[in-house]
Amino acid sequence: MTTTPALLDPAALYPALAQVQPSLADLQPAIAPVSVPAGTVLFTENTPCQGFPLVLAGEIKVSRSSGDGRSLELYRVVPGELCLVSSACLFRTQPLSAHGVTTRPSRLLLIPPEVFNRWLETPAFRNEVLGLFAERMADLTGLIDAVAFQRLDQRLAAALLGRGTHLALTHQALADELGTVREIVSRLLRRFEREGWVSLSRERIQIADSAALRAVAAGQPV
Amino acid sequence: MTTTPALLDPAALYPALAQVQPSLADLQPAIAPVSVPAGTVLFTENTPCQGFPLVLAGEIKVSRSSGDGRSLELYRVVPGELCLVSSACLFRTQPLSAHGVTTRPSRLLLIPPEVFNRWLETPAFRNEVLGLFAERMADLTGLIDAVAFQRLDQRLAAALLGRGTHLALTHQALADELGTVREIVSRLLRRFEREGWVSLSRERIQIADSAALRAVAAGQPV
DNA sequence: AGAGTTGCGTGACCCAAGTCACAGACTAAC
DNA sequence: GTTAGTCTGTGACTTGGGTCACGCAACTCT
Repeated sequence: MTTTPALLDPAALYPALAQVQPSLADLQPAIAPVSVPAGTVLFTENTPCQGFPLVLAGEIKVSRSSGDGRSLELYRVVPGELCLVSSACLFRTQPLSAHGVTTRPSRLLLIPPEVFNRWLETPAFRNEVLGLFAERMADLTGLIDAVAFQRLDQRLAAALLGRGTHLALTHQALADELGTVREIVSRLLRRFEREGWVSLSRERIQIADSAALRAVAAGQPV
Repeated sequence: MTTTPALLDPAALYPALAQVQPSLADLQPAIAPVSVPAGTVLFTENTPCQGFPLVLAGEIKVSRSSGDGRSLELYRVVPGELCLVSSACLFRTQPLSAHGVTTRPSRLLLIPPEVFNRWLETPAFRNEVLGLFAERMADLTGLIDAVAFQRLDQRLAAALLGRGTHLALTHQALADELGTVREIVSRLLRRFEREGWVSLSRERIQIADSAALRAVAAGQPV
């Protein structure tokens, strides 16, 4: 997949950026987009972040780990968004306890706090940021709900949907996304396969009956 | 408990409010604090909220319910804070899916969106709001962690701490806070009692050994 | 004092999920 | 090819937590 020029023009992704002062162009040499490969660790539990990362292309996966081997994905930051967990530690000095990793080659713009604060003077930008915060909060409360009240088969079914019919990922990756362990994911997927909803092979999951999966995700007995 | 005058002066609680334009005094008759009794439902999954509620006195409990009887507390809003879940639906038009109830007689200031947006022009106020968002996000990720990775006895022990030594609440209330059911809370409390960490009577829990509880909460084998 | 209501304790039982331990299957590296 | 590493399937077992069904104690309301 090639990134179109539009996707790399910050203003196209963040309309609010067109209005901010000082403008992106003014700051240009100082604040240039950086490209990083997939799997780059952008921040962790220990290393605080330097600035507000705007995602121009690619994707950041933000997750949290338990003491032992498990981890749970909190959300993903896609182009047009900015990573708020890391931002959070800039508003309040808190040890943010999550880590962020790019899931694919990505292009980011790192905004230093002073600039970010200036930009917040612009109502459009401000609204954008507050809107993102609101959206994230909704995401997180949704996740809390899922973890607290839903069974794993429901959550797994939900996790499989909306990514096309042909997913290329390992069971371990799914386990890390859901906050469980590999065996459970394997077992459930196997069950899904026996029901005829998916078909499995190494690092490959094909969705065969997305309607059924949606039903399971919704908690309806199939 | 009587509320001191200081607690009822908005500017004392929200230093940033002293600087906003139009000032609180200017808006006075229109935006007056309202007093509500304990147990008032401020917003629910269905009824969107009218404005940004600043808490002057009292406490709002924000929680989320599962389809069946269970519910789980997301966080509490205390004086000096403003309720962000409800705010969230004003930034993005989302059906916020949580409900807020006062846990005691409270005094609130309901800020209409237009006024709130004007106030955001003030850097101090803006920082305050963003800081609160950041703090909430941290709270929520902490809760996710707890629900996903901690056992109930740990969470219960944690829930008992930091409220004095003499709590007056029902097991059901604790269950709703933790997202579980009454029987489980009863069982665990009984165990805590047998260990000599608490003593129980009707609607009454006395902390006897907070150190032990802290250890349990931290997940250390006692 | 009797009757209804609310809160608590408890045992039997069930089930989703996690743990452990392996074995095979596929892939990449040499 | 052989070998080593990764990914997957699975069975046996444990366990935390939820469900059901009670009975009883403690308040409260007339």
